[in-house]
Amino acid sequence: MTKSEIIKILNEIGLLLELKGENFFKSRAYYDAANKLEVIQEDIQTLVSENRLGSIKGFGKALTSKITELVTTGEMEYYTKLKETVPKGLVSMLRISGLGPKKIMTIYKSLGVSTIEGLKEACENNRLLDLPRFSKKTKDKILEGIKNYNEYSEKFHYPIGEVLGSELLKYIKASGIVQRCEAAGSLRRKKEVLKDIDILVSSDEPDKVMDLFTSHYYVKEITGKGETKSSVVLQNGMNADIRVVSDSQYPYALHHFTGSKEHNTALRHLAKKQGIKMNEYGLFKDDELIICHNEEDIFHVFSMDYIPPELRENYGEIEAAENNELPVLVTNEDIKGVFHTHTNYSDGNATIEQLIIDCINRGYSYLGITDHSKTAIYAGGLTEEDIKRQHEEIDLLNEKYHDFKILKGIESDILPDGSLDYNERVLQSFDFIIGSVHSAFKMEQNKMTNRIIKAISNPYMNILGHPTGRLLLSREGYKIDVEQIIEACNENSVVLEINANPYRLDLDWRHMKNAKEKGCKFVISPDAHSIKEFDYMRYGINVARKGWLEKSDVINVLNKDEIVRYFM
DNA sequence: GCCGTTTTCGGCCCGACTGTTTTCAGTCG
Repeated sequence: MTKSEIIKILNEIGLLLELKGENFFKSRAYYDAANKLEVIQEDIQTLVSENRLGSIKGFGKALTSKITELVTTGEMEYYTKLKETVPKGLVSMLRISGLGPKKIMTIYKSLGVSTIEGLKEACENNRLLDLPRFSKKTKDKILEGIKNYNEYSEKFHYPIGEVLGSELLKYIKASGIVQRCEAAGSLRRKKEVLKDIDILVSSDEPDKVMDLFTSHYYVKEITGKGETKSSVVLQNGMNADIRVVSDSQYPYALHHFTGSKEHNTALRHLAKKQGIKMNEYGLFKDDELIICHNEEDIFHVFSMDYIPPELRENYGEIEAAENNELPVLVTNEDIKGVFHTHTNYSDGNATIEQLIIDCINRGYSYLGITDHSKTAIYAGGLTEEDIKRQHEEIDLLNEKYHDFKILKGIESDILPDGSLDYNERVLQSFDFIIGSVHSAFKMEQNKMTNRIIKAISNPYMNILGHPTGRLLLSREGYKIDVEQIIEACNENSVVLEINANPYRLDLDWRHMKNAKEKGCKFVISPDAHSIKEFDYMRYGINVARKGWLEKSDVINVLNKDEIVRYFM
């Protein structure tokens, strides 16, 4: 049983308990445990076998014994029995906007409806109207919720939120009726996928802001409109929320709406221990406001360093901020060059020289060329002959652009048996090699892990490309033991790629802190197939920051001479 | 279900909006 399976079960128990109308705090104990497990980097099997789970805060007697049972036997009697008492469809109904556990249970108990299809049928035949507190409006709202669930239950890649968010901000700022205005929520925290866009505004005319926001031409539907808060669905199905506060409340509100929920809960808990009440309107000691002019001031009230939004995931940032141990996060400006770029030798659309010129314009001082290797026929992988030709061209270009360095690389397929794609003589001819899996994705976990570890231990391999192969919102990563891969990379001095393509963002930031603590190095790479895709770099920086990475953890902050020495 | 430097019981973060009802429950973030 893997950690992620355990996390899933704990979360599901939380949902089931909510549906059953149990004490909400009991549900929350399960959610909290699931969240904690996600943060804990240590192997869950080890924690259980060494009886250390119970010493972690949030894991009391009951949870410890239940998780132990799950880890050792693969089953949990409590969960199995609990599942039997709640029809499966009710859990998925929770994902319909406007429906919570109470309403779902009322519908189920009175009408026996236990699927979304059944619910739709019941609404259409007006069978809900006899229930207490269910009117025509409630029914219409549920139908709307079902429609939205079917159409828009998905999340969105970060760049979509980035574009829509900045347009909305520009529009609101241009009105002249707001003082401060910025994106909050997961957009500000630079999450790799977003559910919605949160916008915070300070203004003396909240009613006008509400009208302004809800009348933007992006808005397809207004789902809520109050005095200081409105919610809309945009044309592409993404939700957007706006909140207005007075300018003096803005810093507190900005922190509040930036979240994450887990970070806020943890900080409020800490505040409460110090006798401070914390909400979106302020920090209060004995009902007296503690004046803060910006977010920095808020953290200073708690004798903490400022926590950048990217880190606010309750992954240990609060403790680190208390102990002056927060990382100095890597920035865009730190990056001195890029690797993992494809040219028109394989499936890229630019020439090597076009890439060079663009890199120089962006202020980079080196470029690693890595076209696909010969097995990747679908992507025009390079034959030995192509490689020779490309290397000759690179030699000439290195002479022409003598202040710039072009490194000869290849993105070699990691073949199903774990070997790289050329013989040793050819492998030797490169300055560096990225190894990536592009085929036979469906291997069983052990086999896949061993395949990749074998490649990592190949002395010619320098970088592990998109380590898990995931495509955000469309394809799960291949089944691998990430911990073992990280271990192998560390032992063999193989650099972990942070693939900055916003559809990948792979390695996942949740693994970075652990890998960094183990001693691993990272490279942030655009995986560019065109000049335009060098723009991807900033998404890679975003997640590197979320993964607590500092300049010293990343190799493409090195200057031209240092990077040449690095691969020697 | 968890937790405790006032606590082993009684809390557990907090407020806006909606809809239904006329004082509040449910949902959401």
